[in-house]
Amino acid sequence: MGMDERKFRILQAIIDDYILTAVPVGSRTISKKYDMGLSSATIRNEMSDLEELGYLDQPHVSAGRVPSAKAYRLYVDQLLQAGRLRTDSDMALRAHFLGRTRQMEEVMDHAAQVLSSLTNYTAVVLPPTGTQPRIRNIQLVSVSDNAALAVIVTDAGVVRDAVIRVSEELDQDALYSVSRTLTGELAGKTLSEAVERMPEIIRGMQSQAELLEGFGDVMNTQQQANHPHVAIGGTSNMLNYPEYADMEKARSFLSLMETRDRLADIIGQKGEMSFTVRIGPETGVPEMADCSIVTATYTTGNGQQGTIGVIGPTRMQYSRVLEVMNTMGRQLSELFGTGEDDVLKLE
Amino acid sequence: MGMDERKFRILQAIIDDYILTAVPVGSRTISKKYDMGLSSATIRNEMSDLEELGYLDQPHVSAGRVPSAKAYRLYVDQLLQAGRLRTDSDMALRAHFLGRTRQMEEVMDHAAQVLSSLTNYTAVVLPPTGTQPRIRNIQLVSVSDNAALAVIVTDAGVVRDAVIRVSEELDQDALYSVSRTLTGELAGKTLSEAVERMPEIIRGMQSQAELLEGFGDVMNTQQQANHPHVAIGGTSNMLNYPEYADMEKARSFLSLMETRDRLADIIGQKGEMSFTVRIGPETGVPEMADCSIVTATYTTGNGQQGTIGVIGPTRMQYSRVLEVMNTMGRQLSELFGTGEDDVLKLE
DNA sequence: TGTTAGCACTCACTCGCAGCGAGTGCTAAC
DNA sequence: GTTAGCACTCGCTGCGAGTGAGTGCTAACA
Repeated sequence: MGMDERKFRILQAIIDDYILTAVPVGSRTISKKYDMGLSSATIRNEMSDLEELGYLDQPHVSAGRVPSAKAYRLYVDQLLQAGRLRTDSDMALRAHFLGRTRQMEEVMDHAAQVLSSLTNYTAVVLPPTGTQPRIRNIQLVSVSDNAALAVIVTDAGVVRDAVIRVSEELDQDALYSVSRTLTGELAGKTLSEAVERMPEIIRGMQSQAELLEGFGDVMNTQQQANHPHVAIGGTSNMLNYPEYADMEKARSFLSLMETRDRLADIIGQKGEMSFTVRIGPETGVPEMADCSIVTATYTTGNGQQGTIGVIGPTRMQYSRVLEVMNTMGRQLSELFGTGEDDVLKLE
Repeated sequence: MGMDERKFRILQAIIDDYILTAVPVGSRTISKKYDMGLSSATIRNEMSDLEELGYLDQPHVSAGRVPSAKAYRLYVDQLLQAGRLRTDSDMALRAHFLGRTRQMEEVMDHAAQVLSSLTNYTAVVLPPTGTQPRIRNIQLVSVSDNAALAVIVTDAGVVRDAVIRVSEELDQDALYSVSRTLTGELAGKTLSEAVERMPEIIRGMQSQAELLEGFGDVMNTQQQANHPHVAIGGTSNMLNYPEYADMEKARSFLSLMETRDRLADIIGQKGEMSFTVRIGPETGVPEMADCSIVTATYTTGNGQQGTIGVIGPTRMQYSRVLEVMNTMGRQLSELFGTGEDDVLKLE
């Protein structure tokens, strides 16, 4: 007994119906709603086969069938290779982006919101990472008599800032020249390389030892801490779905959404594909046993890769989600892109 | 019939019990658990009076009594003036903060988390605002051949950054000198003042008109957008409380938490007091009809005020919350404080 | 006059049970 | 190979009795 064309069509119908209704679907429903030209009895036989093949589960004897993770897998794989992902919601997305400021984190936040409102699931956007960001410019600015703000600009366009406190009073000109020296010495280096280089620089500028040491500390914590911004949208969407009618489930899901670090790990796992779909157990996250995660990557001008993800129930509208994500991925790639001033210039 | 000492003690007992159990409390419970030396019958009479006075509600005839918003109000007012707010959880809070990086937003996020985990409610932290932040330093850094990153440092220690795109190729030295000029011209000004000043500056530096105009745009959007970071912690805590067993309520609460702008408005309303407690209807937010909001302010070195808030069910543990917030407020004031290097130096 | 014991009454909540109906698997006929 | 028919399963709904916490009232007591 194998998987023939007809079985596949029936399976597809079951998945479609289940995605829509979240109710176990019976043989009669299929034979009536999706005119297959087959009676319910025949469908029943096929369904029985499909269950044996592992594509369907039966919550209990007298209920309909529910697609298994394996079924979704098949469905999605087929979708990914065949569909070639349309991008018709392009306009909506684009419109959403017009007239917006371009601050990195705001764009990410906004993207997460758009993504979640367009899909009605939960969306996550991670900033570009990958190759270690390289320092472009360092600037020390006094904020009070004995405190300076260190601003580090990296090629990812990300700005990191931290306060340095010193005992003696700060001299504006000195800060300027130190900034200049630091930029000169460290530009092009990664944060960790810069940290290694610091002792030497301090040796060469004993007069500013305290300030420089403070700066070294800052770099060190920056490098270690490395908490990238995690943008999330539509966490409350999840509560719309009967899958999360159970409070306990909802709670554990939400609290997972709150631990950004872990979330970033989960979403950030990159495959070699531009799209990844992890279904149910494939997520490897107990709290997400009946969730699916769809991720896609976007690419910035300097080749760094960011990730966008949508989290929904396993019976999510994969085709819709993939479509929207495809579009969003492109948008972000353009926005952070190679310097073609297409999208931005529209503003 | 007035509010005498005994009535007050009984009311207090009812509130305490209800805060603990979230179950309507009956006369017997009070007479047994809190030894008042009174029989349940007497308590019943008093409770009947208290209900008439508006301090108690009765969900239905054969249930116990539940404190009304008016009762909490009384309770809290008494707490605020009498208690003088202890700060014994000081140590725990302090320990939490040690060894952390000092990036503004991270501190806020962290504060929100600590606040929520210490109270088991939802916590919100808003950055300092009030007096318009003033520009301290402006730096343009090239990020690609025809894009520059504008970094604006304000006296609030906040850094704002945005990308400027230009058509011609950027010259590093030119950027440097433009940065210098801009800093010279605009330092000490507020964003809006700076925006007004821009046309004049552009006239004086025709050679860099495009760049400067781009910068002007950035300032403009920055000034308008003005989306301060809103740190939230423990949203999922809310689901622990039977008040939110109803999915629909939970959903609307969570989705309110997601609309940061609105949330910031709600939390950010400043009274003249350092502590504000809004109970139930007093919040003015329909979604929070049975929530209370406690806010406190912290103050930065330059006199700007930030806000921290805790949101919980009306029957929240006010004394605990006020205590924790008192401590947290001080911590933050110190941290962003007048330059005394107490807390930070510990690191 | 304030306090208390006693009692009737209310009413949400739980539990068990019958009935319903969607859905299945099997069998026999087409 | 397909389909009609039928017996069977079993979760879900609704209903009615029983339970118990809690009240208000009255009458007795200090």
